[in-house]
Amino acid sequence: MAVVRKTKNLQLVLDAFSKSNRALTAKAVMTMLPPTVNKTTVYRLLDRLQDGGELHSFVGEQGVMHYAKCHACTTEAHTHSHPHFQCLSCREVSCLGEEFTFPQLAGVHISEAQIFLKGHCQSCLPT
Amino acid sequence: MAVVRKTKNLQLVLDAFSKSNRALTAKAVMTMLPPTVNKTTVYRLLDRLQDGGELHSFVGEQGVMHYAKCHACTTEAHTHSHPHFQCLSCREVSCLGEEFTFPQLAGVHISEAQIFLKGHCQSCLPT
DNA sequence: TTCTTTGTTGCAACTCTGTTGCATTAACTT
DNA sequence: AAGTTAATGCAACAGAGTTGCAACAAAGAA
Repeated sequence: MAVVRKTKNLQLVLDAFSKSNRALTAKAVMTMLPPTVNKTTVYRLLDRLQDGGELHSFVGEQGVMHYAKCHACTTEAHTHSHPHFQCLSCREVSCLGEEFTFPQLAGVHISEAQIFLKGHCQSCLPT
Repeated sequence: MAVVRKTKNLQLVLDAFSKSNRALTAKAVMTMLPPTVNKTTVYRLLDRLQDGGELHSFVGEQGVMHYAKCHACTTEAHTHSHPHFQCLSCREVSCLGEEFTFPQLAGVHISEAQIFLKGHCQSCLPT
């Protein structure tokens, strides 16, 4: 069975996410690791952390996969139905804390919701 | 200035969308056109129809761009903030009519919302 | 109708994100 | 320290989408 070893790279990736609730692309993660780390490794690290319930992922701008640290997720139940937000000025993507309860609409049974919001973050708002 | 000519292909693409409120990928559109039509042409037709306000687009499953017919959009104001829905059984993607009014959350100013819902459509629901 | 203009199409090559197979390396176990 | 097995690097690939350029065709002018 799949034993996940705690390698140096794995810890570096986790550290990159632990600092904030910012969401990062695989490309962004690569720039935060030693340039010797192969991109295949980065994708596999992100997959592993996701399988372990330490990260969750979602599709962001331009269809690019984003990863963020799970705060209330476990391996069994990923409750990452919270909205994600991108600032149109600084382009940063982050998780919003609030859980989203999606309405049941006529004719369909909804079991999952992906909410991607755009606007301006506090730092970029013209005061 | 860009005069849009009404070519045969352009009409074929529009016809593909006129039948329903289903959303289609570029790949799906290609299968509905004569196989002689190049994929570059399909992407450009979709772009053109989007610029003209006849189609709108959104990122769907696996980060793939989806296109659907606008019902209440104009060139000036695209009001495509309605949710999109994918059935987990038949994988079909469609537009849901209801306009979505997103809540203003603390710390950020939200100006745009992309809602992607998943579940089961009427035809696929176990009765 | 024929010419001319200009938008449209096809083709090939390319970019970008992400994946796969395989040999090599490194981490945990004993 | 030796053996087992997960992790890594590399190269090649896959799929969505784009770009430059030459050839073509639709709409208007002569």
